[in-house]
Amino acid sequence: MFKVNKLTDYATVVMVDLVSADFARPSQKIANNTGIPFPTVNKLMKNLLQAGLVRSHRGINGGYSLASPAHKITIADIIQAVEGPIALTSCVNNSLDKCSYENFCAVQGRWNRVNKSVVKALKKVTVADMT
Amino acid sequence: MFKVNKLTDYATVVMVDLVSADFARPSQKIANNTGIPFPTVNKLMKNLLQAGLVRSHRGINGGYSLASPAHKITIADIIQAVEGPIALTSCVNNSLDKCSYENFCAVQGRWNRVNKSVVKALKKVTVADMT
DNA sequence: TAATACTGTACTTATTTAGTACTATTTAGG
DNA sequence: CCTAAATAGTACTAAATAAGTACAGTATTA
Repeated sequence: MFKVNKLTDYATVVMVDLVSADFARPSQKIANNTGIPFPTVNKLMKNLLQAGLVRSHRGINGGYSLASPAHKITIADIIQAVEGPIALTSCVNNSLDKCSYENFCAVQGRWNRVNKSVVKALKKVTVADMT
Repeated sequence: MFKVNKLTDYATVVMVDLVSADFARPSQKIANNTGIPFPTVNKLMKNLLQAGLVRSHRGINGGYSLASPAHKITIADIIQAVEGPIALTSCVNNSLDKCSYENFCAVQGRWNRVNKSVVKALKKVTVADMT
C-alpha cells in the first residue's frame, strides 16, 4: 500500500499535541496525552528537532515546543523531517537512491512532475488544519 | 523515505512500453524492451490485468495491450493496481489497515483531507504524460 | 547538588518488499 | 488433433526497511 511511515503519522499527532502547549512540554507528557509509547516519542522528537520543527529546553521544567506557528508547519515538512527527502521513485531529482536503469529508461525524468505535484499537495495542509 | 514500490515504478515503464504496441505484446518482449527481469514483468502483468488496466491474449501470438487510451490511464490507477488502495495512513477511510488509537486520536479523520489531495495530484498525470 | 529531561548511538525484532520457481491453462497454426 | 507459445495462479525464499527498545551521557534549574 502507498503510505507514509507510522512514525510520520505519530509525528503529526505529536505536533498537534504541542499546539496546545504554552510552554515546553516533556516527552513523557506528550506520550501520556497521545498514547504513543514514551521511547517512540523520544525517537521522534530527535528527528523533529534536527529538522527545526520544534525547539527543545533541557533540564527540569524542560521539554519541547513548536518552533513556528501551527499554520506555517506543513505535512510535507513533517514527512521530510521523519523520512528524509520526498522522492516517489529513485529517479526523482532529490532522491537519496540511484536508479540502475537510468541510462536507458523510457520514463526518465517523468516522475519529477508527479513528485512535484504530490509535494505541492502536501504543502497545502498544515498542522493547524489537522487540529 | 516516502516513495512508491519499485514494482509501481516498473509498472509505469511497462505501461509506457505498451503505448507503442499495435497488437498484443508478450511479457518476454516487454522485458527485453524495458530491461526489467522477465519473472518480474510476469508478476506485474497479473496485477495490471486484474485492475483492468491491460488486456491479455493467450496462446501463440498472444500478449498484453493497453485496455484504454494512454491519456485515460493515470498514475493513481497504476499505484492502485500494484499496491492496492491509496491510504497514506491507516486511519484514512479506504485503508485496509485498522488504527489502534482510533478512538482517542487527536488527528482523527484529518488525514482524509491530505489523502484526497494527494490522490487528486496523482490523477492528473497520465501514461501519455510519461511517454 | 540532586532530580529532571533532553541527546546520541546502537541493537533487536517484526514486517514488508522483491525476486524466483513451478504448474496449470489457453490458443493459434500446421 | 497435436504441439509450441504464452498467459494465470500459487507459493516460497531472501533481502531490505521499519518499528520498537535500551542505555549511557549531558545540560539545566530548583
